[in-house]
Order: sequence, then structure tokens, then C-alpha cells
Amino acid sequence: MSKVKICTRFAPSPTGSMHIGNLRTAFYAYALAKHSNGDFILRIEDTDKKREKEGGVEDIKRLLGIFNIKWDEFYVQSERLDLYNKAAERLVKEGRAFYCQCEAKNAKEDGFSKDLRDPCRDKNLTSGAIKLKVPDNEGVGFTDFVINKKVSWSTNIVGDATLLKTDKFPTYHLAVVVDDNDMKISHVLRGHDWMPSTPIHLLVYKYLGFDVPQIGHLTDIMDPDGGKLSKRKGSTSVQGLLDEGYLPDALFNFVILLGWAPKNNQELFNLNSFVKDFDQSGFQKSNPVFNRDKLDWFNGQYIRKLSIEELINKLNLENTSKNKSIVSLIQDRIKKLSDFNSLTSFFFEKPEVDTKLFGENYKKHLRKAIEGIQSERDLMEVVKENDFKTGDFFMDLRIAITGVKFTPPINESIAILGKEEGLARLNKFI
RNA sequence: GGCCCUGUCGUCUAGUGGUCUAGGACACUUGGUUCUCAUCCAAGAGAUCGUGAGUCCAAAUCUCACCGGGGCCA
Repeated sequence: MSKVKICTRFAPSPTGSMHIGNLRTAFYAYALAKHSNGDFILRIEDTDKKREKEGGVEDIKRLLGIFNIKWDEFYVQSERLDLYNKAAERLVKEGRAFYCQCEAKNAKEDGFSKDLRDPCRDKNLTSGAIKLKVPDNEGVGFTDFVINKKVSWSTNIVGDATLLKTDKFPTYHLAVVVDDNDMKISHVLRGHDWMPSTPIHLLVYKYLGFDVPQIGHLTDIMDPDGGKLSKRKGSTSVQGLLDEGYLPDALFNFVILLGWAPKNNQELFNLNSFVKDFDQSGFQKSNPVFNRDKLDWFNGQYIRKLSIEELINKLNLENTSKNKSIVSLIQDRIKKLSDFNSLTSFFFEKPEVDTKLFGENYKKHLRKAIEGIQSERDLMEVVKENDFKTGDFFMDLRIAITGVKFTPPINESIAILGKEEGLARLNKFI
């Protein structure tokens, strides 16, 4: 293979909040290019104006920015219509495509039997939509660089695909070929769902006289309940996951390992190490399942790596000494940023205490604790002196102070709350 | 229905004919640290490599069939 510069692109449609699978495609395309000092292009595929969402483009840029993905070039397809129109017209002129004026068809009754050859293909019309004139009895194929396998089809199963719609906007099939060629994309990386339309693209490449780039189809991320991961089942939008309290670093690390693996099974990656270690042969062939537990684990790992200041910042807290103390108590105890509130609410408001949670000796425990705190003594000494069971003693304190059984260490918590407030909460139950 | 991709512990995976009585990670179980929870540490359980044939001295690794999973179909 000749030594051409590697150039990849991420080509999302601005149709709504970015899906975690799209983001993964961006990471892979980015790493593939940057591993060899190639270029990474961001291309907005906005040729379906009906589905476009306002602010969609800005949202894509913003999200990529959060993950530190930077692009070398930026294009918008709707600004390039001329290019697609010319290509389509050329194909018509050269007998590789034809105008079609068929009415938009409805779903057919039997669902499946369909006529692959369009009735307009030999009418020599001079206006309308432009469709590809697919030949009969030919073979088309390519070698997929993700699954590392030659894949081929007979053109007899390929329909006369629409290339240019009547509104002069291209379909994906035309735009993707024209753009990838024009932008000198060396490696096309896309979702597995595009595999079946690859023969169409191959034909378009051929008729336009373009070199076919390397093409690879990524696995689909699956839902634990089966089927492709979808927006319907829980939060799969990148923004949704961020809102849930997952750190970008954790999301990145988790998602690149769904469908790609290094030979040594290393678990922890950041953008730089991923780019450095990236290797095409690490692509997986079968569909991975989106596993929350693993994501949570990664998130915990990255939360624990943060400095107190960084964590305070991520939690949108003021950098006060009280908050620092609180945050340092919960850093080992949260899996997601959103766990913070439930774990620490007792610091900010008096808890509701269910007295049924107390042990049988709680009054004795609380009384001695109050004495101890008033005289500023180490509570462990109080426990020993009175021959209390350590666990029971602190649990009663915990219930009185926080109202719940799972909390940060209670001595430190009382220190943060302040002696006065701590005593007040204990005295309530005497 | 047609076409295409795919199949190693529950999950993510290592593995490319012998070193595999199949390795790692998450989850799980147990023990240790500890005022609870969590962290951390240690140990354990968990996969006859989808099934059945075949090739070979030798197969998770090659071939075929079947079955399962996934995708696409103006």
C-alpha cells in the first residue's frame, strides 16, 4: 500500500443530542488519524433538513470539546450542494444514473418483495430525482479494515438508489462518496448499519472514477436487555450521561473499550495514551454490551484521581474550607457526581430521624457522647471507659446526627458540623 | 422473506495449530483494614472456547453444516 497521509472524518448529522455510539466513532476516527499524525475532519451532514435540530451543530462542537477532540478541518454539507449536483448530473450524462419522477412510494403491502429496478431508468427523463442505474450480474466488493475481511455482493440485490432528491439535496449515498473523495479521506469509519449500503457507494466511486478509500464498519453497542442500544432505553445520549454525573474521562475510557482492546488488556486510557497505543487490529468484530457497572467503576477510578479542588469544581461547589472537608470525606464513597447530594445532605439540613433505627442502649450512648464532646474528649476513650460496643455506639450517634445508616465517618462529620450543631442533634433524643 | 456481519466466564476481553489443566478487568463470594458505608489489600468461584461433524500427531485457533445474536432492505 502506498504511503498516503491518513485522514479520517467524523460526520454526524445535527439531528439531536449526540449518542454515545456516535461519540465512540469520533474517538476511533480521531485516534486512527492522530496515531499516524494524520488529519481529523469534522463534517456536518445536514442534508436532511427536516430532521435537523436547531443548535445541533454547536452542540456537536461543544461535546467534542468536552472530550478534547479537535478537528483540523470543518465542513458543512448544505454549503456544498453544487458539488453534489454536478456529480449527479455527470453520472446522468455518462449513463450511470437517470432522472426519475416516480411518486414517493408508500410502504408496500407485502413488505418485502420489491422491484430493485426503477421504471424510470429507461425513460430518458430530463428532470426529477436522480437515481443510480445499477447494473445486473456484476460483483462489487471491498475489504473491511475493521472486521478485516473481504465482503462482496452481487449487484442483483442492489436497488436503484436515489442520489439526488428533487429538492436538489443529495442523499447520504452521493454526498458521502463525493465528500470523502474531495476531502481526501483515507479511512472511512462508520457504524455497522451502513454496511448494506456499501455496494451502492462502491458503484458510485467506480462511476465517478474515484479511488475507494479504506472502509471499516464498527460494531453496534448493545443494550443489556438485547437489541441495539437506543435512546428509549435509559440514557444513552452523551449529555444525559454527563448530567448523570459521569466524568468525561471515565466516559471516554469506558466507551473506547467497547469494541476495541489493546493486546495487553490495559484498562486505563486517556486520550493521549489511546492515540499512542491505538492499533487497528484491536477492533472487535462482535457487538459489545453497554455495561453500567463497568462505567461506574471507571467513574469511581477517575473521581478518586481528582484533587479536592478539582472535585469541588466538578461538583459546582464553592471552594470553602467546609466544602473541602466534606468533599474529602466522600471522595472514596461516590461513584457518580450525582451521588454527592444524598450522601451529604445532613451537613446542610437537619435530618429526619426514625427513632426505630436506634439500638436499645441509645440514650446511654448519646448521653455519654454528649459529655465527651462537651469536654472535647476522644470518643474512642468514652467507648472504652464505658465498655460500649464500638459499632453500636457510633451507629447510634450516626443515626442521631444523620438519620441514616451509611454515612461518612461520624467523628469527622461532627467536626465539620460544629460542636454546637452536633450537640443539638444529639440532645434532641435525650 | 432476501442480503450482510457475528458467536471465548453474567459483562468487556487476551488468545491467529502445541507454552491453554484458557489469562486479565468489571460484577459476584469470602477474609483483612475500619465506628457504618465506601476505599484499599488478599483469596475464591465462574468458560468442556454456541452445537455437530471433518482436517491434522495436535484445534478456542483451519473447513463445512446447523443453531443463536445483530444489522439493512428506496
